[in-house]
Amino acid sequence: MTIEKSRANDTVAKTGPRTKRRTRQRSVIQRVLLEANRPLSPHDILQAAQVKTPGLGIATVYRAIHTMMADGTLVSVKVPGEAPRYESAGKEHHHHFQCRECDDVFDIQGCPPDINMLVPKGFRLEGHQVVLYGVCPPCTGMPA
Amino acid sequence: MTIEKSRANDTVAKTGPRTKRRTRQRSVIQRVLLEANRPLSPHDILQAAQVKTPGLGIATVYRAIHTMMADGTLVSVKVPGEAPRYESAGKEHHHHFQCRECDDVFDIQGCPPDINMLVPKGFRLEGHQVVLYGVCPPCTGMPA
DNA sequence: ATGTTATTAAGAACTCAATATCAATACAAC
DNA sequence: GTTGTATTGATATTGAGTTCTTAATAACAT
Repeated sequence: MTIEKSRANDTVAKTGPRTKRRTRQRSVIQRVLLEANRPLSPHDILQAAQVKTPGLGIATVYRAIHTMMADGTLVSVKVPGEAPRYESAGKEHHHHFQCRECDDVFDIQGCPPDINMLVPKGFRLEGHQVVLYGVCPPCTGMPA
Repeated sequence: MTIEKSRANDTVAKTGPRTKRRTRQRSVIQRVLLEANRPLSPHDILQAAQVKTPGLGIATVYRAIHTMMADGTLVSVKVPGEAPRYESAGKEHHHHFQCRECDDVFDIQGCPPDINMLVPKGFRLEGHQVVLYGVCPPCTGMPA
């Protein structure tokens, strides 16, 4: 005769902690992302947030990114050949510009019309992404 | 009194071998890339080439890619969030379509007009890249 | 055919971003 | 304040992709 130990979580999807805490680190990271007007890499976030929170670790940045992605408050921006960057969600459909000097990525509004004309017969179009390349204002020599 | 041994390569950039040999492996890899009508990943290339050359190693594929990139006969195609693919150089300006089912990348001809209209003031535009997403003909159920 | 040396296959080692581990800390409910 | 536990920082580990190392093989000039 066997006695089965009750394990409530046997087949239950892993749930997060019961309570969610507001910490200095997360607040600062959130602020950095909200105030940035362009997609930031995890390292960018770390650097900016460390100004306000010295000692901040990269793992905490990744953890915050996950939390905010799950929240739906953050979206990832993938530029060809680059690790993902992140920007706050909710912006309207837009595309990106990457500077060949500093590698920074900027939002650009607008969208090329008539994308559909490019789609060959037999393909079903569901989305698109445009990346512009060039030099950003600071790197062209413009002061600010 | 010291006699200095002449070492011609002291400060000379590393040059390749004096002669370049035509091997079965390289021939097959070149053929695979020329006959593909779409960008291939190193692993794609390996798989296709191994049909003709069993035992082919992945390192050889990478070496061939380097050689052909240096030749100028191959160009890399980078799709967001993906490792580089490669296609033969010399095609006219075009863009790419990635299938969300099979992840394969296809060439699409044409280019959205009036890209310049998207560029904000202060930015210098030097290039662009368009990636379309959707489902390719085979994955929509079409036989071939 | 022979010698020189470029090229190969196999697997170890590397790079870089991202994740896991774990003791110490700090938030929040009491 | 005390307690429970979520969160943190430091660092080890992972994983995918790519490169290096080495002895063996094979291309090509002679």
